[in-house]
Amino acid sequence: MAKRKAVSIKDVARESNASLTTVSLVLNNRDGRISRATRERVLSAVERLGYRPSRLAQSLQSQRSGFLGILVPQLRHAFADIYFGELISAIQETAAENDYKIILDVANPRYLERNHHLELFRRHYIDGLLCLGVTNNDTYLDDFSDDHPVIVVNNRVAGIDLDFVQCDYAEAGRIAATHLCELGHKKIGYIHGATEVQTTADLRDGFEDVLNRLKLSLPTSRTEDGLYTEEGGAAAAIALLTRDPGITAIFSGNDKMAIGAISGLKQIGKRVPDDVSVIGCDDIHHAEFCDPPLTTIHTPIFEVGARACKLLLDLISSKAESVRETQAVSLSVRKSTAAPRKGRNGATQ
Amino acid sequence: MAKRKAVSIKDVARESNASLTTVSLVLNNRDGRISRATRERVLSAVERLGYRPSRLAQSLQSQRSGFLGILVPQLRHAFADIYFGELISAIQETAAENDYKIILDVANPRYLERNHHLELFRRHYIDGLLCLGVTNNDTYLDDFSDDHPVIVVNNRVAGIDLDFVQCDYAEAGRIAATHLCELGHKKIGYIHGATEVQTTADLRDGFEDVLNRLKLSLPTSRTEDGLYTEEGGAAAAIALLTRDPGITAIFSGNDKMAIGAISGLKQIGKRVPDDVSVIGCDDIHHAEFCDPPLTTIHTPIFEVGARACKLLLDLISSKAESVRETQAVSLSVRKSTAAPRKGRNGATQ
DNA sequence: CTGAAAGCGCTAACAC
DNA sequence: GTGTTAGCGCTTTCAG
Repeated sequence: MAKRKAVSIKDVARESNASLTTVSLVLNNRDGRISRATRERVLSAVERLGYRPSRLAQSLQSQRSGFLGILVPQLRHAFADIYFGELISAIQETAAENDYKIILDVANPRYLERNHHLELFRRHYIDGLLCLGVTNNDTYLDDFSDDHPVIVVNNRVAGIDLDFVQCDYAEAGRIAATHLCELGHKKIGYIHGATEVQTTADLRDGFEDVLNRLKLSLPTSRTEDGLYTEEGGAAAAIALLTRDPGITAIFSGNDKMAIGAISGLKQIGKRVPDDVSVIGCDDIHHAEFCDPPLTTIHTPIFEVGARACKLLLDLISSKAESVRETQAVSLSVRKSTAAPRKGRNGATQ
Repeated sequence: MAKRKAVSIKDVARESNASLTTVSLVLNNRDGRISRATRERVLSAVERLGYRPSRLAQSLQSQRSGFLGILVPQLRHAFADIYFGELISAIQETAAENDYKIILDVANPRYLERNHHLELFRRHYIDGLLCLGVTNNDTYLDDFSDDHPVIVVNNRVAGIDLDFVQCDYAEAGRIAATHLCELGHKKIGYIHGATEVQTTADLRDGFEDVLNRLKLSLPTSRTEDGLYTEEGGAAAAIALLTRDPGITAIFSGNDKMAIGAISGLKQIGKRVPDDVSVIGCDDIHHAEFCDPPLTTIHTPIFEVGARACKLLLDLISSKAESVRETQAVSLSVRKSTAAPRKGRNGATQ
């Protein structure tokens, strides 16, 4: 670990018999006025010394850190989640293309209590922030008022005026309902995720909207919380069919719960889709590989992440003033949905 | 976006009628010599102004960035991977506990070509680096020679002398082989991941070791590359059983491929574990929820990540000189392995 | 065409 | 007890 002392711009200046200014000018291509000879001399010294300007000093000077923050909620191993992972990948990629780097923070209670989310800006850690997995309970978001570049990714927060980029979850709900209804299902169950998430509300609204229009209802007895997890989805599906064995289809608020639901249904001897159809939402990579492959609503998560990052950069460079975008979703039909079997109790409302 | 101007230590000094030094002293608790009254005055000014020291300036001064880097290889959406996600979660958590923040970088070809991995240190972005998903082809790691705090996480690199923390994959291979042999399997297939990964070699060595000792062999005809993906695992399993229908068990180098293998086996009409047993390696969260629940080798990934981060911090603060650790693994029996059915061709070598 | 000097916000010797 | 000053490494006026 024999850390050789870092070489600074001073060393380059000395080595090339030029002044600090000249070196800086050359390195920043502000060298319209620098003679070719001097330029060469400086560049060769830079090369020889392996000099690279300190980003710390540059940032102090420019008052821009060159970092973007990603704030995720505290979950079981926050980053071991495909949904967040996909968003983070998209954000990282977009940031890197624009010479920004990404900082990762987890908003646990202690973190928020100590106002670490505010320190992110106050202490000049970052130039902009992307908030993932936000819920309507996250009142701390209010602290970002309107004087910091912050974008809520794939969500909105009711009552807080923040920029966002999201998928059209109301439409996702409508598509799911339409698909199941067109197959002929009448008694449809619904497994939702955290109700304090705004897009969860959107999804349900869209879903119920179609059901209502077709004179089918969504009684609370056909509704269960799946906690956005596989375990939760399994438990919810079992609860649903235990309470109302006539249910022939289930719409799950995300794919994880849908996969759990399929597993739960199997446990109680129900076949998918023969006895019960299951449709998810998200279209995670794994959806294609479950048994049966999951019919789901494709949400362009990666694109949303990339777009959110791009727009945040625009916000930072004042190329944009305000950002509110909603991206289209689509149906991805696989094998977990089918028409209900005739003559079964499920076919009669 | 009416960004009110940032308040600096100068403002606090003015507001509290004290000097910069005094303010700094108070804030850093080096205030043994400061009078109680002054102290109060400073603190109240800090409070009133909402002052927080700039990390940029502090870092420039202290020559420590307070950041740790995580370098991951370029994969399809690098962070949408449970394995990396788990490591990153562990690292982030440990870093946060020690007042460090995490920077995320993806080592794509362009990145490496431009020596961005070296800039990480040269330009003072980070104080230490954790490399994930490393292979023996990653010669750029050599650039970190021995003058930077770098730890390879859950791997080693053949021929490059770098610190590492890893699971005992040789033992994992031995445990898997022993489990299958004890169940009575004779013809065992093996699906491996990228062979340029050192731990893959370890795993195979351990696996073959046991097989050889029991006078069972692992001919290349019973070996397939599963590319560390589900799709690859499915294809590999199908290839394996097509070539040698006598195979009654498969060991997969990771859970993802094992899950793919199960899906592939189903496609060709094989039941798991009735016709073919499948054992994975990793024990990812999802392993419990596939159908059938996956028997696998539990590797303490989270612990490895946390430990690697802790040791990196020790390296940085010179509390440690060199780091080489190997963590124990264990068998997690679920439902995807069973004794081979009697009288089947698989039972005779 | 080039360089001296100020300043970004902070810490720490060193006075007083 | 408290303040002055230099300096961390860089960019950028402003002179020359």
